[in-house]
Amino acid sequence: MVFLARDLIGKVLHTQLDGAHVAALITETEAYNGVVDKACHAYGGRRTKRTETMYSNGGTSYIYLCYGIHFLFNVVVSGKDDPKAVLIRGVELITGDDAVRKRRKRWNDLIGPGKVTQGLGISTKHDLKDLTGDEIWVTQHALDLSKVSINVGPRIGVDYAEEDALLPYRFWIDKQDACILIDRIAL
DNA sequence: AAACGGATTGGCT
DNA sequence: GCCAATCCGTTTC
Repeated sequence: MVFLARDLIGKVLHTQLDGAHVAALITETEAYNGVVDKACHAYGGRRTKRTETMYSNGGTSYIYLCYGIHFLFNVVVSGKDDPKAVLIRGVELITGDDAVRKRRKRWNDLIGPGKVTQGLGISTKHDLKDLTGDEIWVTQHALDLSKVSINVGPRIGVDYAEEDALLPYRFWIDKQDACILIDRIAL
């Protein structure tokens, strides 16, 4: 299911919250590969109030509070009782500048998982939502990704995961490629 | 019951 | 580069 993290690059994340529509191209993701992944909250089959969401069906939002300060937004992938998720670590804004400006001082920088949720207005209120809903959803566009290079590397901030810390589960494109793709999208 | 540390960020040195 | 902010699951006493 790791490939699904790569697949989410170039798709568009939307929110319709606080009366404003924001759309942003997904430019950076990380895979969290379920019960066998030491970096995953559900490693070893852990089930808590927080991680229970990851055991839902694919296409559900998994949002939790990190460091007591930041909300992190994930897409649950795979099936029920198979707790795998993809963290959205970075986006490039397409529309909704005004709404993002109200939420963030540095509105034009949404690279970083906490910045993504702050800019798009996502919080734990939106945990366990179906991502085909009308508050948060993802769209796919007929983009030719063959000319952009998708980078691969180890995940950020998971040093505690021992050998799994080095797995190549992070995917990203650079800003230049993101802008090229955005130019080709007609929302 | 209390301590510890984390899928982070922004501000200051 | 360092550090504080601050909630919650896990570990340890």
